[in-house]
Amino acid sequence: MAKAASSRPIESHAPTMVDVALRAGVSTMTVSRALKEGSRVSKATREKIMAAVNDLGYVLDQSAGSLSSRKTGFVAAIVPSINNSNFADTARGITDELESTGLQLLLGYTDYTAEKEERLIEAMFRRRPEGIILTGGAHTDRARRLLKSAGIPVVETWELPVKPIDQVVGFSNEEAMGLLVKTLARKGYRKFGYIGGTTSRDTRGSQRREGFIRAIEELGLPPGRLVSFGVPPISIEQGGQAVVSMLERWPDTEAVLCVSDLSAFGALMECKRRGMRVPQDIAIAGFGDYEVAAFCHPGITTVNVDCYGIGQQAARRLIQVIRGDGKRHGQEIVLTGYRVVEREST
Amino acid sequence: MAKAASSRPIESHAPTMVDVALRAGVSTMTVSRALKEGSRVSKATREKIMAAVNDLGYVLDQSAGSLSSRKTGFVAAIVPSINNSNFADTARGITDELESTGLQLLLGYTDYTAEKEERLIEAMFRRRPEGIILTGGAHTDRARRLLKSAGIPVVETWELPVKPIDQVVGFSNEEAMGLLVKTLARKGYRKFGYIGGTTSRDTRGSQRREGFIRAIEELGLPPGRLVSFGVPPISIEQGGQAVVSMLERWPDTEAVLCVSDLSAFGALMECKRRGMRVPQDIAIAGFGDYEVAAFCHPGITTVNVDCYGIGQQAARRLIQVIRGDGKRHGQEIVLTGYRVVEREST
DNA sequence: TGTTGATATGGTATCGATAACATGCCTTTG
DNA sequence: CAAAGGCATGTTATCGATACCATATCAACA
Repeated sequence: MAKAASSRPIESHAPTMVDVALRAGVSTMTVSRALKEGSRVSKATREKIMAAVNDLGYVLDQSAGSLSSRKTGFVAAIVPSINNSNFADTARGITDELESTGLQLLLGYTDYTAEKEERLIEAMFRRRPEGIILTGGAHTDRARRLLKSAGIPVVETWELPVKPIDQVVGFSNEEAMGLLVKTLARKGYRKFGYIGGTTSRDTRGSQRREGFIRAIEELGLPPGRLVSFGVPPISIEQGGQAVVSMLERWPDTEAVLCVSDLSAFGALMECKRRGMRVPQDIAIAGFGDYEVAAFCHPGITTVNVDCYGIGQQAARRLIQVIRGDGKRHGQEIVLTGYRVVEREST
Repeated sequence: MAKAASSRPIESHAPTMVDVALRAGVSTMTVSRALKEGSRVSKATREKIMAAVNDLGYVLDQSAGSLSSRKTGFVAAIVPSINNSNFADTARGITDELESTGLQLLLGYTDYTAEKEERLIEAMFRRRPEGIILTGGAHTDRARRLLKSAGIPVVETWELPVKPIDQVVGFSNEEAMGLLVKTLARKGYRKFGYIGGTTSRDTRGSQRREGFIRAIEELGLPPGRLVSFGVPPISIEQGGQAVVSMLERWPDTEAVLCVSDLSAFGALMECKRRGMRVPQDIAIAGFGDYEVAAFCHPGITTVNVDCYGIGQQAARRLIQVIRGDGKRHGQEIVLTGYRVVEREST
């Protein structure tokens, strides 16, 4: 046999809708309809088409489709880090909510910097998402401009931005931390310390610190002791180091509040390693209600935030606008709940 | 003024490359070149174009671009869950490695089921990714067919599949767990227990269990005690419940190995809550070297896996093929390292 | 039986960018 | 000084699907 002399091309292209249409003996338009839910195609035709699709191993090309339909089916979401279980939960809430809608998630991480967020927003806008979910309300000027002029719904989450761009699904980190302080003050603690990161990169962290300071003031307690340690997000290890530095400077601290449960867990383990009794010698509390806080020993008092629900509701808002329930497309603000969870560490 | 009689449309469309070209007084082709790195456009022209881009707030439309260039710039990655820090680390390794290449990540979760993986693969293939990274080697038949006929590089990770599809970046979970058993046996432990999930959904978990059983056999130790508890991924809480059931049935168990550090941590905390001394009364070890294992008290002996590196290397392999370094596009297998990390819990 | 309307399907233009080739100008060089 | 070649830019034809409108078919009904 003459080598490669066959009339069939050596490497055939991936099949397109035209191939399917030819094989099924219909037009591409009918194939397109057959592959889209809720379009009217006769049963016989649909079966012929599906057979052709299977034979050829055809997979729809959405890039091409979205060019003509002007709908990409993408939703963008930007979180500070996916290696933080709180945000991973939010991402999952979004994904789960999108699943039934056929919308697909484009996920990106900012590493807690507004510059990276700006770059990400631009990179994602090149894909023409139909909506975007952001974490927090701090954006560069250019990012704000991009977001406002994109003509798509924007949801800011996890905070209550002073100047919301569009919709908001979040809570006041300041108030939440304040509530934690008040809860502990009611138990009799008076000398409070706070452990957080060094910079203002993590805006939620800064807001929690503000909430801490303000609550202490309002209660007329001795000024809080603040330890800043490490670049956010502050890790378990850094939580341990921070509590050491706190105890060196203010050995009589009665209760230490941490910007997140991870640092609280680090602080707790460090105290135990040093033979201190928690909460008798020192009380420790965190923020975020990570799984580890519930099951470590002693359990860590913390503030539970509805991470998953934030993602779910943010996605829901987007879907409503995108799928055009015609509803108010105004600046809507959804408050998500939080609650103090008291455990043995305080 | 006659209402809406102005010649300017009420809502102008988002600007396209044509708008930019008109404003800059060049052709769209020149705009396209100016916006793409490494294309030759005179400095003056480029500046004119950039000015127009800024004035109009133009953002390139990659969907359209990829249709004609036949390069989407997407890479797909599928992990069991993003709420597991090991896989989140892998995802980050991928993202970081892709960052400088202009490739964008499409991330999906299978929730540890092959069916969902199949659906995800198809959904992602509609976006015509230039490569795909999978977790594990267990796929449905249809998924295998899709993967093989897609004509793009495929990297399977985190395991050493018996029948690799294309490239592999991973390690033997069986051997790794075996090494852990041997390390502990050398310290004198003889009555071993194993805690894992109930089903075979988590293939890596099953492989670890196999490795456990085989190592015990090879060492001629008394048969291992196996407790299966909960649907994978098994949580901190379930680890605690599992160890209780282990101790009820086999109170004399000397060392408990867990499918992951999360369950090990749960087991550890439960034991401490019951006043048991670890490792004197019972030794506990995990798998994965999560941050919590290093900083809890006592620290948990575990197997460190290069999660981040797996992602990084998988992405690197893809990039090499996609960006066409012409290298061997054969079935390449990259073994990633692991090591037992001994801590106070054993 | 002719008309109406519902249903199924096809034809054509187009979405917004880029590949490939074409053109024109300017510099280099024997 | 003519030929050759490099560089910047323009022209045209797609990429693969879908919107939109046209057409064909058939049943129902007056």
